Amino acid sequence: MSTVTFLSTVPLFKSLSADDIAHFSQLAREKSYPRGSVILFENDPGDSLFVVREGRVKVVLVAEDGREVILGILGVGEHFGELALIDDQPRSAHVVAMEDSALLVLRREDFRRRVEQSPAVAWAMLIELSRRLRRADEKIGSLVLLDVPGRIARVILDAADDAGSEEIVKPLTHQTIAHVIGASRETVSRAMREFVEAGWITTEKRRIMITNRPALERRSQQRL
Amino acid sequence: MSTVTFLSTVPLFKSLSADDIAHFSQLAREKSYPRGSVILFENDPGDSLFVVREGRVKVVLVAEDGREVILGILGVGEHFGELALIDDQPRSAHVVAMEDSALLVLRREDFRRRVEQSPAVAWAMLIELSRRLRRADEKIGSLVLLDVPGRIARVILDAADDAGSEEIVKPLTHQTIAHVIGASRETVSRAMREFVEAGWITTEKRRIMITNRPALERRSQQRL
DNA sequence: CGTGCGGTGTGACCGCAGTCACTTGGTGAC
DNA sequence: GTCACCAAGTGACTGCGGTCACACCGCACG
Repeated sequence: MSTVTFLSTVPLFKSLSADDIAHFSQLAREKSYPRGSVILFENDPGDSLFVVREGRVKVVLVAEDGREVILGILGVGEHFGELALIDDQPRSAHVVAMEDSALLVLRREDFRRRVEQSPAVAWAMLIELSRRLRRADEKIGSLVLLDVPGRIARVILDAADDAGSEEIVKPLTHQTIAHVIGASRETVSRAMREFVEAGWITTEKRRIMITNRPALERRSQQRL
Repeated sequence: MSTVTFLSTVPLFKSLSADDIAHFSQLAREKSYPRGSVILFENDPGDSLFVVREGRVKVVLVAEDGREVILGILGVGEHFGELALIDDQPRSAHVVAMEDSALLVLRREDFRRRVEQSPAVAWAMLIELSRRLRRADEKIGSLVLLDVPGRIARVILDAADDAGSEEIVKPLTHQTIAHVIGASRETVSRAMREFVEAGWITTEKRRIMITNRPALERRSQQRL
């Protein structure tokens, strides 16, 4: 798969003209990162945008004592690192490869020029940032308004929506879910057992399948 | 103060040309809202952007049982409601007037046309959304990584940065702070007494003054 | 084929912060 | 003045969920 046909499947770029996409792909360089490696550090000055071509990465905040929060998990076709290009501020979080990953790298000036010259690119970017902002606000809401089982229900539903089916293909460990919702691994473990016992989901090998979506939806909307 | 000179002091518009600003001010209509009134409802379809000309508004999520989270408090010169204009999704939260307020209203099509025609406007918008996204992510981090006193310390420091001094002019009730950080009023009350007793802040009439910034900063970075 | 290691299941304990129930204090309306 | 009303202070009780400490299991790898 060449860079240009790959890019045309990426949401940010999908709506753009063949011309726009060709421009980007000329400027992109590919780099690979082994599982566990840090792609970028919080507070570093940033000067590039990344598109995930293969693998999965997590965006994380880490406290002094080592506890971490996962702000997002990005799969193939998703991108990160735009913020620093837009507002010239340092990177707001670490990004770590969850699997061996290959990323396309675009440098600041190339990206900027493109955004300034093409309203379609700027507009696509605005839409993408809006989507993230909505998600972030939703997450704040669920951290404050829902208990742990409620947050888990919501994560499962979100993941299913992403996947576009009732089955979540990408493996999620309890530890990862715990970091996403701000809870401990043990609590996630216990809560998910309850879901399984209640017949709301089934799990095998880290793959979750939803068997009672309405129940999960109810659970993700109220604190009991 | 005419609309055009007002707009030129608004961050979103500040960096724009006199021409751009004049265009916007022609399109804006002013509306006023009494304290407590709901300016827009979550899930409504949205077709306008608002700029606060006078007063203060809060952006809130509300649970079925009435508990609420404040996602943001916007004062004079700040704006809200752009998301729905950009991505055509319904409004993501309620917005309520905290004081009697006057707002400038811009309609979707006018705003869109302007963004599409002027790269400078689009760029200003991108910078603004980036700023919000960083704030939202920070907030997620503090909800998960900090205890209640830590979150309060952070809110106080943020408010002081906003005000540009060690004194926070805008009155903040304990209840409001509680909604911002996702805690109960009582807990906020107790924690703030501790801060006062420790000599980190002083308060009079809902106005907070920082007397020991380093201590607050330390407290806002680790969970004890 | 053992040996590690990453992921998971479970019990015991305990502490932060939520809830409930009052009291007290300031302020604006009449 | 005094009556509301909203904000704030405080004690008592409770519970969700974090932490610690293990046991268990499957799988990759030498």
